Amino acid sequence: MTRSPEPLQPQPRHSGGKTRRRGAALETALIDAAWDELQAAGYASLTMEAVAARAGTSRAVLYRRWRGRPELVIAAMRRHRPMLSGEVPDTGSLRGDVLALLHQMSGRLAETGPETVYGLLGDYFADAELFSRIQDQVLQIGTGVMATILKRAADRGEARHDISSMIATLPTDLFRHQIFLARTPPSERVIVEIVDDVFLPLTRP
Amino acid sequence: MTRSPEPLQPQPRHSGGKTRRRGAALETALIDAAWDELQAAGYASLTMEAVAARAGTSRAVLYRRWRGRPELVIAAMRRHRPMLSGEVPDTGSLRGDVLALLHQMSGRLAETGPETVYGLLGDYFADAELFSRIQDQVLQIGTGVMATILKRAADRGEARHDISSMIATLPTDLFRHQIFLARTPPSERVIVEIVDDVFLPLTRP
DNA sequence: CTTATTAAGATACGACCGGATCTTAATTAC
DNA sequence: GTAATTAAGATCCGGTCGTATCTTAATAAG
Repeated sequence: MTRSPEPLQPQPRHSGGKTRRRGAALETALIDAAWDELQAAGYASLTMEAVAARAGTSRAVLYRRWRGRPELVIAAMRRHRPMLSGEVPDTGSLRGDVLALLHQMSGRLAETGPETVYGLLGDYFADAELFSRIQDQVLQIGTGVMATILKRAADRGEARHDISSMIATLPTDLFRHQIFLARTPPSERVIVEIVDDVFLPLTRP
Repeated sequence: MTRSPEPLQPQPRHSGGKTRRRGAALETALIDAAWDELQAAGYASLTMEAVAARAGTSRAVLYRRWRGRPELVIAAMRRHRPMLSGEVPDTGSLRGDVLALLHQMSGRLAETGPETVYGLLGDYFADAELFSRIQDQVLQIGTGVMATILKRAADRGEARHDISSMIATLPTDLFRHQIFLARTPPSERVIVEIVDDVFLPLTRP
């Protein structure tokens, strides 16, 4: 006891007096704190400091697990949102499938909260290292699903078989571009226009 | 002299001993310092502190003129780059014009330096207020030029007259989307693909 | 059970932010 | 020329960042 002669130490911040959480229990608490802080403050105002305080610990503990705010928030979102992405629309028509896909993306954005999405985008653009680590993930979002949809459409005779990947990803790319540039999900009118006036004419046999 | 009993005051940072720059002269010095710092450190490492130090003044002087880093850097770029945007390509064919336009954009990006562009993008995404202040500017980049190009093409009989604005901005939008997502200017192959496989088929009479 | 290892949590560091205050040059008004 | 106004530049503030260090619980190893 060379450092603290004061009898009243500065109140250990975590609830249980002198318990010290570890491993999964601690990690869950941290992620929950991040999630709560995200709801309470929003992405822009979310600080590592605030999350640590909410979890009753210090920043160092956060930095031992995540590189920074964006990774922490993404971890929180992964935990608190099932991320039910898997479902490929199958409405029976190419037009219906693509529209459904875009609506799906629209819903996803709305759920996540645009403010969080743009905040994350900001952090990702600012850091090349960070960006490259999710580049593939985001870039491929359209590809797989559209391949399936187009395959089925081609088998039904609705589309050619030799659709280039650029055309295949047109709907999702244009959708994303709208989000980037307008900072708001595309309106229903724009979605329909993407599909009817741009995409479908380029895919017909 | 109640505050500094030390005889050696901390070396007034601006060169001329006790001259105090003002107005345009000062502003030029600040902008030059920002530009130099941008070249020396790059956007990501450019701090207001460093620019102020380089200009031999303090941050407060910078904040009196610009809201923050992005506006300061943009001011520096405006000063040090003629921004010769005006020229609308006129090659005699729709295909040539659009290709020229995309190459122009490609060159612009290269000149500015991708690192700076992505850094700016990061700051803009992070701040809704900031974003909305340049939204129109960036959003409209394609529109005007493409309108002119398409008008001429339609008069030559190369394109329909009733091209929707979404199709009109397809090339620039897809180009931008590539930049956003790949964090690198589109290859020549991609540019040609945008024009030949996507844009031109949608514009023919 | 005792000892060694791990890592939680506290604390301190230097950097930068954005703003505020204060003194004092530089400028303008009279 | 003198006085009033403006704003440059220095300094300080509280906040956050990311890192490093230290103590000491919690766990694992023997």
